[in-house]
Amino acid sequence: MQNKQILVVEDESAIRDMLRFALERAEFRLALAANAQEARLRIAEARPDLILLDWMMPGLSGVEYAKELKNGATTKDIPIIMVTARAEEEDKVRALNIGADDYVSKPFSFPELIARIQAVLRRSMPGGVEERLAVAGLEVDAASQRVTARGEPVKLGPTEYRLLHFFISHPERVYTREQVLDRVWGQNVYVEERTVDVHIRRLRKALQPYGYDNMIQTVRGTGYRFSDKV
Amino acid sequence: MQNKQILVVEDESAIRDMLRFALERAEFRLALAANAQEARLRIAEARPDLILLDWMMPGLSGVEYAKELKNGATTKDIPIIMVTARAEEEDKVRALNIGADDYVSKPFSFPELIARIQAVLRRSMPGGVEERLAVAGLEVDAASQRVTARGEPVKLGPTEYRLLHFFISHPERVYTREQVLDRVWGQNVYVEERTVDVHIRRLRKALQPYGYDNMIQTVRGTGYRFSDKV
DNA sequence: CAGTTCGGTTAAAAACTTGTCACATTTCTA
DNA sequence: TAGAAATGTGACAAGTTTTTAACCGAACTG
Repeated sequence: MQNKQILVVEDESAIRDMLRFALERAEFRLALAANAQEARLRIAEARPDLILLDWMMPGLSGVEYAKELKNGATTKDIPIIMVTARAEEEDKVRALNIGADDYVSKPFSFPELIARIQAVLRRSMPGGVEERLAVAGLEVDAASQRVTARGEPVKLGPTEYRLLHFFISHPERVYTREQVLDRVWGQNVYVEERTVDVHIRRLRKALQPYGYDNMIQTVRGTGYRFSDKV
Repeated sequence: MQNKQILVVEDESAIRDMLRFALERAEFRLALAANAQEARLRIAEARPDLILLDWMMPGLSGVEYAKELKNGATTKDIPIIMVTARAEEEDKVRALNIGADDYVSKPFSFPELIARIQAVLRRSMPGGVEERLAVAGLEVDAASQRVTARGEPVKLGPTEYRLLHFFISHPERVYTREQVLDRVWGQNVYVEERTVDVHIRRLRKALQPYGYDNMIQTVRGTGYRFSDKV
């Protein structure tokens, strides 16, 4: 599985489904939004690695929303690929001027789309968001993809890493297993909800030697919460 | 294979292809960009040894971009050769005034181009940044292109050397195989991703006698990372 | 031009991940 | 407090990724 998450912002459900199909085949994790408003929520929750943004949308248009994204401190580094029905050069220039990273016009071939996504991801990664999340001596560094507990490196599997990364990015907030699956595994990936429990367990176990295991708290009847307060 | 990487910044794809052909034949590693914006990304990613810059480009022109480069702290030392359609003396003077290192006008012969590139590289090299990278007793000296482990010379093949040089220049950061290929082998070189693994293996083997082999760490599911922390 | 080094590829072996299950333990509620 | 519900735990089998060794042709070296 690719470990990149892509947020698709597209109002037409037919196209959304098509994109979903293509991106899933290419093994991206994905998140879907029908409009800018939904997209905002998704971004706040899951931090997508790339946004596929429809040029025209009811409400806040894709262009306007792209501007908003590129102005936001936390969102300006998320690469954007604009998707449009019109294949006009003018639009392309406009898209790039706003700060979009690439531009595809419908109809596009899936391989082309995937190739462009890969290219943008490749490009944006090294200079990418220098994330360094730390809570009470527990540090998650996105660049090195490493977790350290009071300076000591903690050994985690890929899923454990993503799980911790997700939780430490959203402290003090309860998530249901379903939500965790959506955010960490990707939407519409079918795995048992109990799988979350097992991975939580593994993560806790890995953090135990450093005394950080109780930061992932069980909220009985709901799900889990990350917090440094006991 | 030459181990110099050249960044070609040129909007016309025909000329870009021509240059690619010529430079690849001359065995340079190369990176391509269609405009200044792309070029910025490429420079951030791969640190080219020389930039071939088109005089006229849509958006930020070659001239303006050259200025930008020569003002940037990290980029001011990368030599620039301006490429232009007009063979006017005036332009040449202007180019050199900006800080470009040389100037070729279309149409140019490939041998001439190559010769100029070689000349500029030769010139810029000795005065170039005397790189001496060292981490925890492992030292890579760019000038002599030699690696020493606690003073002991380490025998490495050219590719192993470049690989180590790349990794030691970017510690604490994960790179995918694809990124490593782009940056160590050069873009648009087609080799299997597994090749990276094999060379990593060879490098580790060479470093093993000195106990430095575990500095190149596997990040399962992603790629590799260089780090002195275990 | 013979021997050596070098680089890319391949395939099999080894190492590690991961989803799920079955059972244990805890917590809640009637 | 008994029983139900929710969560924790260890083990496993399948799948995936990485390591390793071996091969081969091309490029170098003497």
